[in-house]
Amino acid sequence: MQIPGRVTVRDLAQAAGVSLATVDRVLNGRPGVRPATIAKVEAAIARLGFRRDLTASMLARARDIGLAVIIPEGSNQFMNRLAEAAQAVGQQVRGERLRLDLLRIRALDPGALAGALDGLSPDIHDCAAIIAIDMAEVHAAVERAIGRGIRIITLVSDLPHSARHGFVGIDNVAAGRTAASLMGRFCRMGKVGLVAGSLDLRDHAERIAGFRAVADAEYPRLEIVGPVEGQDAFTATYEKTLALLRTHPGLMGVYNVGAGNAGMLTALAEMGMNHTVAVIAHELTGPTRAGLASGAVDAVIDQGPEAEIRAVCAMARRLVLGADAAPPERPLEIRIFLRDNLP
Amino acid sequence: MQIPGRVTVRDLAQAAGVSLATVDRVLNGRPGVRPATIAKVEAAIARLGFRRDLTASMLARARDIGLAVIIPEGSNQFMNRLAEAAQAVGQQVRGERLRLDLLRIRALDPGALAGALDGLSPDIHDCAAIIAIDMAEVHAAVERAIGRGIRIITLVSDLPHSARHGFVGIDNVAAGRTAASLMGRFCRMGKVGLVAGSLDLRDHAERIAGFRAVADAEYPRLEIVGPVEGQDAFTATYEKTLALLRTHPGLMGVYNVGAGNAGMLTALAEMGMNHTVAVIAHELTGPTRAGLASGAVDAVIDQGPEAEIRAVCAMARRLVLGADAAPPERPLEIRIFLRDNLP
DNA sequence: CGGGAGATGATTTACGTACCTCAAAGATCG
DNA sequence: CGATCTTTGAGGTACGTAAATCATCTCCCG
Repeated sequence: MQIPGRVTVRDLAQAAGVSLATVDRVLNGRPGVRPATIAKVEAAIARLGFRRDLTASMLARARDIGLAVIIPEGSNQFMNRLAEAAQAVGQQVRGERLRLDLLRIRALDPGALAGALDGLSPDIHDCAAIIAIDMAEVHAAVERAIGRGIRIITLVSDLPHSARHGFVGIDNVAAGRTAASLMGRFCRMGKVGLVAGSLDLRDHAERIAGFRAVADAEYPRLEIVGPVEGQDAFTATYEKTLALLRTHPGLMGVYNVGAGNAGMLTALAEMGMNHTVAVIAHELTGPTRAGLASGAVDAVIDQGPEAEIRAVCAMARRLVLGADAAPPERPLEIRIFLRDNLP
Repeated sequence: MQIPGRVTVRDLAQAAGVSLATVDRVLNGRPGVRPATIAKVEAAIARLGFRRDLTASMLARARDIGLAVIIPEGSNQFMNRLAEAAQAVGQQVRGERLRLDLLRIRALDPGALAGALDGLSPDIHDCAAIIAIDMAEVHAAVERAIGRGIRIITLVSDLPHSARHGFVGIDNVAAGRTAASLMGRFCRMGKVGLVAGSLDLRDHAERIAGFRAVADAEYPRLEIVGPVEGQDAFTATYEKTLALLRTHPGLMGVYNVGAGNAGMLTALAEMGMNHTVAVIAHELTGPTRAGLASGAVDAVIDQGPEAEIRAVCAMARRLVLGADAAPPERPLEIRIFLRDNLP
């Protein structure tokens, strides 16, 4: 428990041959330091292996880090779960100088998202996490927010060709591949139906692409039918799934890449197929959890909302506090749940 | 980013009608406070919703939290991976006032473990994490360490009837059940062989019990043979697996609950069965990862060494700093990996 | 009623960084 | 060469808690 050879800003100043004030200016990117002096300080940082003490750093900040998490509201179970996770994690990180404000907006409405972003002030929020919709209106709002000095993190759904500071989410192609590997072993041959929310959603399209790639290459005896699109809504998903099941009577498996699991499961139950068809779904929510327990769902691929929110918090902290606080950000894990390993 | 209505120890003192010193005594469990006064302070804590500011708390501590992680050394891939994770996490948490010292001892040697525990001084280590061996010698050493004021956390393998302060690890019965669910779907019928390190190891025995329970109840067309015990060593596992395969020529699946995956896979390859037999193994290590990639392994159940070490760190912090720093400790997740969702 | 122990108060320092002010030194330019 | 601007130094306060010291107060006991 001895104090280790902790390198402080004082040591840094001495080693670099400059004053504390100058070290502080360099460390916090304040203006008024000659490039040559900056280099001296940075050399000393490297030489001494100086690492900013986050504990003290947080304490000294008069203000908390403000993080706005913008999540669509509505009946989408996953989004609700994500919002709950945000609430819960927000509680846990308060006291760590991070304030998480949850904002809920109209779903599937780029105008609402853009409006929410425009309403953010850098005085209140240092950082915002958004579930991106890939449209010009949103792009523009993101640029404006960044211009105001707000860091933007995309969550779940990315905005690749923007200046967003980071993305938190899973590799959806890999998720689709994983689903195919499971499906290929659950039903060796026959027709497998695909259900999606919308092919316009990047994550849904990517999952289907991944599924197709593996199924075609490794399980040629599977015949893929669909996808049908249910807009992540109960009724539409229910009806589309029902139509799919009626069109293809001998269906062996169903893979729903979207959020309308309750609709899909209701359709299956109505056809009396809910225990004979192999079902793979996304996101551990009420319906999928119940489905796993009852045997109506065989496997659930989950992206772990809580882990996602935590990753967002960590990223926000490191974006605001500076890169030296960076734990190397790794992609989020794709989690597979069966009945027996439910958390 | 405004400063929220943060409740400080000063507010507490005022609200409770006592001095700062008394609040400090109560908060840090120091002696010399009448029960009635303690109650007053605690009432004020509850009333104001006071939460100790961890940031400031850590900063004010002159000393870091010292955590010793004791891991057996040898050829056991999982233990090596756990040790690597400890190193890595140790790097990441330095700067958060937590010093993680990794100690490696002779494997499967209760004397070595007891000796390591006895060698710990509370001046150096506030807390120790051990992979328990359920023997009297270890029990006694744990009691002695606790007597000296060192908090003990069991890791991976628990010591249920001891005064250890906490356990970090997965539910091994559930892991076995999960393996059975997968195996039952991978091979509908036929013989499935079990391979273990030793049935004397609590986690191995629990996995087998879980596997048996689900297989018997839900997949009666599977016939379980084994288990054979390979002592988690290459040669013994190789030989035992080979014998198992020769004794039961039509084997459809193999579930290895232990660490000797390289030996098992070598035996399978030698018999030319490495792509026809469904293989489920534990822990994502070199051999199992390669096996997933090549198709020799179908699924890996992993307990996530890094998550385990992180959980140990979190538990150590909360044990040392006091329960008010407690994030509700949840059981570790049982992770399932296929080829396509490898991290 | 005085002694002593226990309980409590008052006050101070320290932790390492952020951030502010003011002064001084140096550079630049007309 | 003086005026102006930029760069740097010096020093301080603040953040909220830990931990220590020393003084004071209360109360029980002999």
